[in-house]
Amino acid sequence: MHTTLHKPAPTRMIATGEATAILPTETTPPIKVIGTEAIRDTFDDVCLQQAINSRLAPGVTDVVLNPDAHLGYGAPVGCVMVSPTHIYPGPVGVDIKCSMSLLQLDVPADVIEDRQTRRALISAICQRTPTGAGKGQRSVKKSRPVNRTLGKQLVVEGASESVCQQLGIPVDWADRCEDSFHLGHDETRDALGNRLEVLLAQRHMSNFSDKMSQLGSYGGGNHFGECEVVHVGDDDRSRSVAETFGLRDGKVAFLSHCGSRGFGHNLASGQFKTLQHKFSKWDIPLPAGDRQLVYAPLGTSEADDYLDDMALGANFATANHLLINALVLEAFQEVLPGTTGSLVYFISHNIARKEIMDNRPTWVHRKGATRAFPAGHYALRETPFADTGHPILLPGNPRDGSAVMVADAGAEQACFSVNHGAGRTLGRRHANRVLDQATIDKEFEQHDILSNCRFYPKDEAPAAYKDFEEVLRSVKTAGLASEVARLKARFVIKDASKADD
DNA sequence: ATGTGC
Repeated sequence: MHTTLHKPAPTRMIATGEATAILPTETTPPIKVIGTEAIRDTFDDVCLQQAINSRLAPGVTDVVLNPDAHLGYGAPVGCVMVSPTHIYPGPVGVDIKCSMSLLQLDVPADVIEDRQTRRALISAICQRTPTGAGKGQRSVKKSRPVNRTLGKQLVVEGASESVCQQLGIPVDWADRCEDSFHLGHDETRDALGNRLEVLLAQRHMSNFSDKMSQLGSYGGGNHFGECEVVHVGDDDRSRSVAETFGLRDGKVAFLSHCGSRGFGHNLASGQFKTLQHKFSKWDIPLPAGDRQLVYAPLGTSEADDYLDDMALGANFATANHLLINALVLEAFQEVLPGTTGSLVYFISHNIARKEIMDNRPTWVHRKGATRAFPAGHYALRETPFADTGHPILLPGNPRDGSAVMVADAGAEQACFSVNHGAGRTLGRRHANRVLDQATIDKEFEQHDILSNCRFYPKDEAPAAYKDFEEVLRSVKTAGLASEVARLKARFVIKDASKADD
């Protein structure tokens, strides 16, 4: 919204393959675009202008626009921005370490065919993992209290052994995380403890204890929990990779999407304000005139503070996701005694990570983009996924399903990243105006997908998102990743507070 | 995304 169009509408993209293109700019190397022609037609001018602004911003060496790209804060949602020298809070986003996680259960699909069973599961899950803005813990409070002391520990340590034990999270789930913890700017834990004390003295952090009590909650917007049936692809590679991932064909799994809740929002918005104020006070030119693209050069105290805040928020998001998965498993066990479950993976799409690219360390900002390291990548050496690549969790929509993918060698051309889902095609306001409630709810009924919402939010309806098949086709055709399994929705947990009145 | 809009 704040992005200004300095130039006339961006020049047209030039196709370099069936699902790849470049977006030329006047003064820098071209931006890489992933998407078939049909997908490239979905990018509006402001989204493309944000990509160009990001590419021209100081210290940026690479930008990739993914098929799910749409308007974001400074940079498009659905892009990768790389810089060895500068950190950009906007292109991480307001929901620090917003992520996906997938819990594989040993429940055969036919056990949840019965609608009463699914209703009981919805109820048991909603009791434990609330949705909606500001909603903290409900019954969770009794079994998993998060007091100030534990809160301070978990934002500094992430999913450490001690934190997991106190929260009732299986300790070995930490091995199934893209990152189970985040360190401070100097790669120590102490830096985070010190930064936290500074933050706690500030007025906008006076609600710290309240924010900690939100642990184990989904929030609103596009966040969700979804019960799935796993359909592993019937080729040899899919079957073999699925086994390494711990996916079980024909069984139930649970997919979650949420982030760092109010705590991460406080940290991110605090950083936007601080940096925007400094740019203004010191009269530093804004990249493309866009205050959403304020940055900090690495090595400055401003960059140190941002990296520490990002890590604190990321640690909260990590503990939040793992606790949600533990609570979902507990809910299944209440309804279906004896159920066991294991975490397939937990992976973010809103984070900046230090990675080695072209033999040098650089900061990869993934803004609505998912890390995609293929088999043999150096960073997977010590993980269960060294020989396959790690799981990539891609939410589509309840009607058309979601996908588990694995990176191919071609992911390197996209800075080892893929999209993070389908991507919006209708803005929220537009969707609420043009979509019909009865049609949406009837469609869920036709597909026998239950929900905790009496009326499914219109701005979250499948029709508000891009064609998932075309998005997946883009990723596959560009050679970035291959499909391992499809997830078919059986019920959905969403924030119903806006639609359900 | 967000005790939801500067």
